[in-house]
Amino acid sequence: MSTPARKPSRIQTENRQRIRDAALGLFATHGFRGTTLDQIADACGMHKPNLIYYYDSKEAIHIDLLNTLMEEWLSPLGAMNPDGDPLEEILDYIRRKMEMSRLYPRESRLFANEIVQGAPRMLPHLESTLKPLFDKQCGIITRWMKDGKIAEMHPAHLIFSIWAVTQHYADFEAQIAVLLPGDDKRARGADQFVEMMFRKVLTP
Amino acid sequence: MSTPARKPSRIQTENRQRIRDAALGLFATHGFRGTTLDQIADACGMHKPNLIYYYDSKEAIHIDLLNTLMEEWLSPLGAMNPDGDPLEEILDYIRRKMEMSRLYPRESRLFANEIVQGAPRMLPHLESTLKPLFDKQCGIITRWMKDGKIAEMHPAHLIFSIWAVTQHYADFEAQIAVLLPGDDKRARGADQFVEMMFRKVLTP
DNA sequence: CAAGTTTTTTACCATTTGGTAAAGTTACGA
DNA sequence: TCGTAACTTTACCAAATGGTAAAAAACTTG
Repeated sequence: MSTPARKPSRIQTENRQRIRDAALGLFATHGFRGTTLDQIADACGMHKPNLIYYYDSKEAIHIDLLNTLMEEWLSPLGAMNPDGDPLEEILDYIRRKMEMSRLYPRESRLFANEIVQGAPRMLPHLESTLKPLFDKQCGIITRWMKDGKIAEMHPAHLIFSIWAVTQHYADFEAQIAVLLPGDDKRARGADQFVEMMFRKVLTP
Repeated sequence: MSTPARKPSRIQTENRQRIRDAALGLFATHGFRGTTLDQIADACGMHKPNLIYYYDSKEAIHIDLLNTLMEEWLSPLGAMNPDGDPLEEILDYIRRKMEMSRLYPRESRLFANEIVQGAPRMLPHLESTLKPLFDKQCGIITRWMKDGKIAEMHPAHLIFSIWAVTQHYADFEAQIAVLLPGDDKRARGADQFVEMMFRKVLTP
């Protein structure tokens, strides 16, 4: 708001991206308070004051990451098609969430950190952006159930359980790696299990 | 190891407990690095150097909490009786986990924080204590499946999904509170949903 | 290529933080 | 009740940390 919002230069775009990329990994594993500006600077090969040149503060980096994340994170939920085949729509959503857990574990953990800590910077965003979408998709699922296409159950808890199971593979990877060691087919096994599980749950 | 391990006095027992109780809540929501000794001292009405009198360092408090937690956290898993009714044994375990999520959310979040951050202080403990128990219980579950008492599936992923769903209600409470606001029967709804879900999954 | 603008670097600062030293106070057994 | 050990408080410190000032370097554009 303070700057007259000139179009960012190529260098600005690039360096902001470098900063975000470095900060994402660090915030995801050490949390906001557990990450220092020096660590971020190190991780992206820049000097600390240079970070502040691109972002007003450490918090500004964190907020930018959360905002960017929110959109990408929600898009699969919104992609459920009310006119598609109910079971396949939900299973597709689950498959996409499993894929995201595998491809973007840092994003999943950043989000987990934020929520576990009471969502200090994201609560308004959850209210204004997630809540309406969530309610809408709950409505769609309820319709599918009323029509007898899938088994009847509380749609909100269904979604919670999908989030819980899919994100667990990213967020608790350290534990899973200990308990299923050296399993190079872990991802396939997880995919198959989760699909089987929700197919059973949803089949009327 | 440094102290000759005399039996702790009443005051010692009490004050260590006070410290642990205050630190648990803070570590659970702000993480290890996000919590300061001053905050802990404040929360339990003591002075900072007094904490160090009872614990060698901030890390010592954290480690003590994790060690205490580990035992309580695992006991329900070990309580599954190989000679009981398989479906009811697993459902009982799930009910106990849901109860713990409700009664001890701080413990759940402390654990979540530690694992999300790669379990820096708990990995050895996971290897030495959790892994053997986990493998044993996977064996019991496999036997039940072979005997046709419950549906066949990968036992490890079954346990993961139980952990994921039950702990989600504690760890992501901030999000759930936004999405299911003012629902004073949320706990009952969650219990019913989870029981229904795993009953379907496990029924052959 | 010169002038101005953007970007990077060096040196620095105030505050916070984990932890210590040591004096003061309280509890407790002989 | 007296002496000692256990406990608490005050005053402090060195390192780490978020951030600033300003000069130096690099880039852009007329």
